[in-house]
Amino acid sequence: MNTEASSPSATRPNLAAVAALAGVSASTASLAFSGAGPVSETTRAKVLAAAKSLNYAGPDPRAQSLRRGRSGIIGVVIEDRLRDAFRDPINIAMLDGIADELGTAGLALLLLTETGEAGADISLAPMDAVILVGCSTQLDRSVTVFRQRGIPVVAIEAERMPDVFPIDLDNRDASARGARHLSSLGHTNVAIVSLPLEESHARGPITREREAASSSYTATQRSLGVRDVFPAARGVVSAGSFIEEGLIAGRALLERGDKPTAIIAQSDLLAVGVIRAAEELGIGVPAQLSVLGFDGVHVEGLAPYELTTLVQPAVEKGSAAGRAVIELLEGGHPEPVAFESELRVGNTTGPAS
Amino acid sequence: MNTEASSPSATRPNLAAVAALAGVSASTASLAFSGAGPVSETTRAKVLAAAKSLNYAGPDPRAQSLRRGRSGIIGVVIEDRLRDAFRDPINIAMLDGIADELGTAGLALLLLTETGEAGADISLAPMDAVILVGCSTQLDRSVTVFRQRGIPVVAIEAERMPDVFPIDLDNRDASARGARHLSSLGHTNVAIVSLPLEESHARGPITREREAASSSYTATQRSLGVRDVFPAARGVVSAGSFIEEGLIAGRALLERGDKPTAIIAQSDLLAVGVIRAAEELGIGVPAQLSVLGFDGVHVEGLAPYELTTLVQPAVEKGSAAGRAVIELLEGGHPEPVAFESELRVGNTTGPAS
DNA sequence: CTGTTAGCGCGTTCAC
DNA sequence: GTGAACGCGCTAACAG
Repeated sequence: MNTEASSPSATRPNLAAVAALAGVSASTASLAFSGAGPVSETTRAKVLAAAKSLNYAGPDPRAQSLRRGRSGIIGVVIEDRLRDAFRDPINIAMLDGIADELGTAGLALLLLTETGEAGADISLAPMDAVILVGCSTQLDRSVTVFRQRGIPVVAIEAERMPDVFPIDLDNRDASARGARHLSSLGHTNVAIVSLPLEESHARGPITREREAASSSYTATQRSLGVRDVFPAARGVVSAGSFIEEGLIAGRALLERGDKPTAIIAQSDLLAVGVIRAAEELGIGVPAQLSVLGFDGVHVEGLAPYELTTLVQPAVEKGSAAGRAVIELLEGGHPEPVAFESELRVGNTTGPAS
Repeated sequence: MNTEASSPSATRPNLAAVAALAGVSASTASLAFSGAGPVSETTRAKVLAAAKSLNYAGPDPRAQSLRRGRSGIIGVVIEDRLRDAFRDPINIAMLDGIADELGTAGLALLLLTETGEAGADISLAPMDAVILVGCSTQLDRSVTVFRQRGIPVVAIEAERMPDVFPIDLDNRDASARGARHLSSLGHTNVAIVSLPLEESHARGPITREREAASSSYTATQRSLGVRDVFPAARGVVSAGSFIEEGLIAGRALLERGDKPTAIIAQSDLLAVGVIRAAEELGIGVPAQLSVLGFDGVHVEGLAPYELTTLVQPAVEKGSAAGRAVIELLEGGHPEPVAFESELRVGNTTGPAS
């Protein structure tokens, strides 16, 4: 491997060098490249020729960033490890929405995770704005830094914070709607399978203490929505939005004596796991157990089931975040955005037995 | 939303301002922040106090980038749209390997796609190095730019290019090994389901012309490996590594008169689709049709099948790329890396009928 | 249309 | 330990 330049001169050419060779001033050369100002064709040609002969690849983005005060980079902060976050298609859909919008605007997407010492890095990168997705309140400190720097922050499904632009989802209302669907089918003994509540992703029963200390806004809101209808609903916390976790949680709820007649899972993947657990234990769905999901993603191999779930507009959530970032960068004051989920009734919920 | 500073002064504080308030020189203040040089505790405290009172959030990353000639940002170029690329778990695994290694080194990951005009952006971001993953030769132009800039380029599974550090996978050998497995089972009528060959992701039969013009190194190599064993193997090209595409391709191959007794899919997702197609058509797997995959990822809902496939070390591929980038940035000259896949025999391949 | 003049905000020599 | 000066590479103002 020869990464170094093969030319004898060790230093890379800069705009000044190109300008000198072309016999023009640096600012003229700059204009020739950016095309931002009036430059004669002949001058531009001279500059480009000089650039080619010096092997100059164009203005240095780092210097441009400093001078313009913009790097063209938008940070996207994901809570989990990548491999965890991307295992749930809902996150990919959202990210796709973001990427689409940013790409169109010529902005690049910096993928950041909220892991440990990365908290240091998080404020170290030259970003113009930040999108927090489903992030914990752990980020308070980082948000403070962004605010000080004057970097706009957009948060998807997060607690309201001052100077943080919100993209909301009706997690609570939608969950309540789903719960009412079950209620109308006659269910009263309902259990919840919750998304992780803490950064530790610990499993176990949902308790008041854990809920109070929860750092997951989405999980908490969805539980609250269920309790609006079933105040006494109990539940377990999963270690992540995976099918296997739903399986584990489902077993925990269905192997005991006081079996629920309906389980409300906080994601489709969890719901699928719950269905697997029921199959395993010989419990018929929906005859003996109704299962409700959340998200409305397509899960492979679920046939012949068609999951009853709350369909959320994931891609739109992402693109709304992207648009908000762009508008904020342009100095605009966009209106907060709130999305609604829709109950889609499949064949995994039925009358209470 | 109030993104602007609430303080009366419109300009953000800089290091000089902090230094002035603390009554020290700018260089001393710089050292106080970076901790790179000897500064007395009292001086540092003064500087930090001044910073706090001015609401100074620390050195500007953009200026640091320029001064140090490093931005701490590594570009990762993905061929497809995000939503396509991340639909295949193999890509997520690899990305996770990359992110892990970069994160540990304090580097951030800039996600770039190869779509249309993004080609312009691709060289515009302040990156220290680039990782190309499974990218087409379309990138030649960009690679040229990177080379001129002296930006190290690492390519995962790409054609060899000068000054591009390769991370290879034994696509051809592994495919040949898989083909021999089928050959040893007595198969002679074998068909291929290929990954997309062109950027257009067009479906259709594999032809000499298309293969010659192919921009997908991985697809081409895997086909070549099969032909090393079955020189006459025919096949179809899919529009992406998805289950539905495997289904479409499987139908195309199995609905005609001259049915193959074995199908070699170039990814596990495609293989699963092929199995679905067989089920649909009442063709027993592996009794009447053997199916071979590639990747070794876990696919939900495949039971009772256990796919015969070539298991590749995806995460390791990613982390190797990360490590290579880091070493190159440190001026090192790492050895090229090549990974091997392993044939894992499941129950989707059997004797030719 | 082009040149001149100033910085952007910081880190790094050197001296003291 | 600390300060003074310089320059990273570029671009936004103004002149002409």
